[in-house]
Amino acid sequence: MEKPAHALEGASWDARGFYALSNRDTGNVPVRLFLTPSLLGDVDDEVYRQIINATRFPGTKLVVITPDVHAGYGVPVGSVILTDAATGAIAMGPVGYDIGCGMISARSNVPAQEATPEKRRVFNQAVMHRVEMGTGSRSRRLQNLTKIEFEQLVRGGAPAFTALFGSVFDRSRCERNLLPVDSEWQIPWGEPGTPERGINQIGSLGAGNHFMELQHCLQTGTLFAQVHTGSRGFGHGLATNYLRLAGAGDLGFFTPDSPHYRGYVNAVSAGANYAIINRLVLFEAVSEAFAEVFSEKLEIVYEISHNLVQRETHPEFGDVWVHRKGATRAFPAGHPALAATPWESTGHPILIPGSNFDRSYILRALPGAVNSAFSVNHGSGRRLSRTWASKHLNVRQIEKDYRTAGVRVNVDDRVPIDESGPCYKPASEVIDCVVRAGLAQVEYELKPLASLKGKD
DNA sequence: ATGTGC
Repeated sequence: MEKPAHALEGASWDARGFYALSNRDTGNVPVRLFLTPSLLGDVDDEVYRQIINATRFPGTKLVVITPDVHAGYGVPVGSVILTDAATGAIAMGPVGYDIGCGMISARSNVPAQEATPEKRRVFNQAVMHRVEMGTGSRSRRLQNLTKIEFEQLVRGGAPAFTALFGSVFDRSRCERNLLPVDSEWQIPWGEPGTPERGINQIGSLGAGNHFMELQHCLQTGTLFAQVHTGSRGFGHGLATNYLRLAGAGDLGFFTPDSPHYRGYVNAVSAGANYAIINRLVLFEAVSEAFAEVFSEKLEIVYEISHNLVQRETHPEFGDVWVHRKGATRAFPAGHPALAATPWESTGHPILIPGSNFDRSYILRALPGAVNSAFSVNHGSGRRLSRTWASKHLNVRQIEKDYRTAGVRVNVDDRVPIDESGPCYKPASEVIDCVVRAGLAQVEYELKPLASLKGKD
């Protein structure tokens, strides 16, 4: 029997640097796929179905697919969906359950050679002393918050955190440090999603692909550190609640005439504020641990979310909601939204983690990013399913590989197998793809030295 | 991602 035609054979190469798809399946909505021929061939039926799902929200103007694309809930992880802000939908699946999930990256002047294998372990120990990791992990630094204090934080973002706890950090080095929440909006306490879980979790890592990492920057020869985490049980509870209110499974959405439209906009802001504060609390803990071991402070490079919907003006598509699900904003120099920020003439840093056995990257957007709705990938992209990896990968061999490479994991060097290097595509492949498409250029390459991961 | 599943 003949092999059925690949669903994306109808995609045509566009000289601007992407595969273009627009047909009956997409309802003539343009889809731009930033993939190499090999990555295009890897798109399976499930991801194709989810790409089609992504075109079906009311008022969708464009769908962008990033090279780390893989199946998500309803729509792919690694997708960007632009909907008309005046009349179109705002959708939950295209943000995901981990509202505001993202990265913070920091640098130092400490020569990487100072991080001996023993010091890497001591650093991990110092971080683990300060931060709880894994499913259900709770805060060690913000204990016994009252509901009033918690509400002040998620309504007031990073400035409220500073006001309440006197933390000092350079908030100009954040994508957003406060997303506005309407005072009339009420947090859906007690609803089935139980967002109250989040109260005791603000300042904890979580599980899955979340991590903290000590890195060697190849360009500066110095130590860097990174944190990847999100909105924990709080964002999950909000997403669950609004998906339930929409009553359409993973593909639920609200249009401006819905009574829940503003509610979900507010929920995204509150979830994002939580995630930003969570990253800053963890960064402070990592920074303290770093100072203890390396006698120097870390300096924030940037903080950015890759699961968010934000209102943006696009030169071609106008006033739109930009849903980025596992996709990173990429504003180049001169983008109007960067006016009067430190990034006005350079573009903002783009933080792209690799696996804990592979490189992470910091990029800068180029003018060509207009073609991808100012977005790039958010990671390497999963290659092996968690269940397949847990069943088939050789744990002993992988732990030996980590020891040989000098990557220390937690304090016991036990590698979470469904998060190990082989589970992810090579980072260089997805980075080459966005570089060749003219979306961004590489600023820093970061090699993992010490990795902190929670357990499911 | 998630007090992860009938």
